[in-house]
Amino acid sequence: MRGMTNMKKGEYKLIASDGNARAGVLQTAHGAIETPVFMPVGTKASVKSLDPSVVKRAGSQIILANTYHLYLSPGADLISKMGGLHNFMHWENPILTDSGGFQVFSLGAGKKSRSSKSDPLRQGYEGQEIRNLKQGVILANEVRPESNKQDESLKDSGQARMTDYVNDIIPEAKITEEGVEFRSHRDGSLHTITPEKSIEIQTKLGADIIMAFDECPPYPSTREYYKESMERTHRWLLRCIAEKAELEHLSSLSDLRNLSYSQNTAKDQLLFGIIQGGMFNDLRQESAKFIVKQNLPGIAIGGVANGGESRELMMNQIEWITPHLPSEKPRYLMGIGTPIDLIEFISRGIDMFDCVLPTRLGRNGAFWTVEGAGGRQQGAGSGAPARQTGAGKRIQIKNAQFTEDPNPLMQGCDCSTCKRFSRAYIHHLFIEDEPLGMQLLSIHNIHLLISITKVLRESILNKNFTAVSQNLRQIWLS
RNA sequence: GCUGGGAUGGUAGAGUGGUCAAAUACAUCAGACUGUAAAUCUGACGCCCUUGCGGCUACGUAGGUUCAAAUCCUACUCCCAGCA
Repeated sequence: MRGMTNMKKGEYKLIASDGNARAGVLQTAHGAIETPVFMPVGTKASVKSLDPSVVKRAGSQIILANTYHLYLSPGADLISKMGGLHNFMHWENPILTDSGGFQVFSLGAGKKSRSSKSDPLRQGYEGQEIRNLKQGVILANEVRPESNKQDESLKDSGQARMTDYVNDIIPEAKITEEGVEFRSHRDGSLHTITPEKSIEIQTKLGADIIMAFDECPPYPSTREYYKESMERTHRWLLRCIAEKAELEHLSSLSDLRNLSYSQNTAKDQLLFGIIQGGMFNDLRQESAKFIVKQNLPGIAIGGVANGGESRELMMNQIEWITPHLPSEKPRYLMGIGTPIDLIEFISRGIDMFDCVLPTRLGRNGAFWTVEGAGGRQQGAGSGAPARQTGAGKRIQIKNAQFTEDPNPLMQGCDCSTCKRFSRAYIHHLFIEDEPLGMQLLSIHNIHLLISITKVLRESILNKNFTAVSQNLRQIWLS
């Protein structure tokens, strides 16, 4: 891969397209990526439960890691000292780091669905006041154990309820123009991440693709909030770009470090901007135009699946945006998806995807397959509706119906799990909490998404994308 | 054989007169999960009924006391510990 020397780093080559679907190659410091591509998520420098070599064998060309988590632990300096992320985790292929912007949402503002008008986010935000209140409550709780002999009843009364209440409404993160102030989910310590800081951390981590620091508003939010947030994200992007230029300049000045071959410096990294704008057409278009104007090596679309969005809404958002995107830049839809998502969005011109689902579902006992839940014994149990549609679906391997199912997870799948193990065996592993079960399902799920991208890529090259994608769509649309 | 302790829902184990169909955990059966605070979370879990401050059957067995018993009394069965 590294051999594609005819391409410059950061160059994206659109090789073929069929309808809106595109097949291309993106050159990074650690080799080329063939798109469309699915990128497994390895937040803390590990695709959970999987040895990198296994991730590679499942077909992964590139994986993700997260700035926020690695900044908190073990720290960007340490990873840099260890030779950068690639060396640290022994993944010699491309890596993309997310900026930590999403955590503002997932750990803070978007923690609860925000529908009530007591939502601080929607009303100008009195975060500090609430935080003080919260600290007071926490303090009270901490003191209690020593003196709890005297009044047990206190626990069930007002105080506990107050804690719940405050936990419920307080955003853990406070967003300002400067950046985001938040509490570590690990130890509660206070931190601030700014666009500059995010880029600095990502440079130390040394991924091949780094992401702009953005804000990802919860869904649904008001138009006003989406707009405000989007505009702030745009301003943050300019600061990210400036910071990156600064770091590139610095790194080119200093030959001080004897960087190992695979350790990236600032100028090796490709910065992607992120389109926001939420569920509003005009905002999405406005954001798209703004991001495109920055002429970055790649364009990402964020905030598409933050809550209960219907697939239709997600598709709408993409359709609003893509007409504004240049064909010569890779397009990355952040946080998506499922098999049907990949099919639909590749059809709509997306090149890159990442999603925690294949690994999270895998760890939690679910897998994707094109087969009905059939097995041998149909509907053995009580009412098992046996919702068989023939279409692809997500299935729980722990379900009793798989106890004696000798079949692979998915007939004809050539992942290392399906080639060797039965549903009955994996069912057993899950029932007995054997970690191998999580690994086997994660491998299958990752492999499945990747193989969908490969099949579609192939069909784009062969100009029969419509037929192939339509076929897949029928299989996976449930 | 004697003495003492004990028998509770699939399992372990709370509960010692009413608010107990019975805490809790595990097991079981399902569901959820989309830029990972997730090997997590949620629900069901005696039987019946769509529901419910619903009906029925339940705390070793059989009787009894009481308005009311898993909880008190009697006998029996079995288990455990110590002593013979």
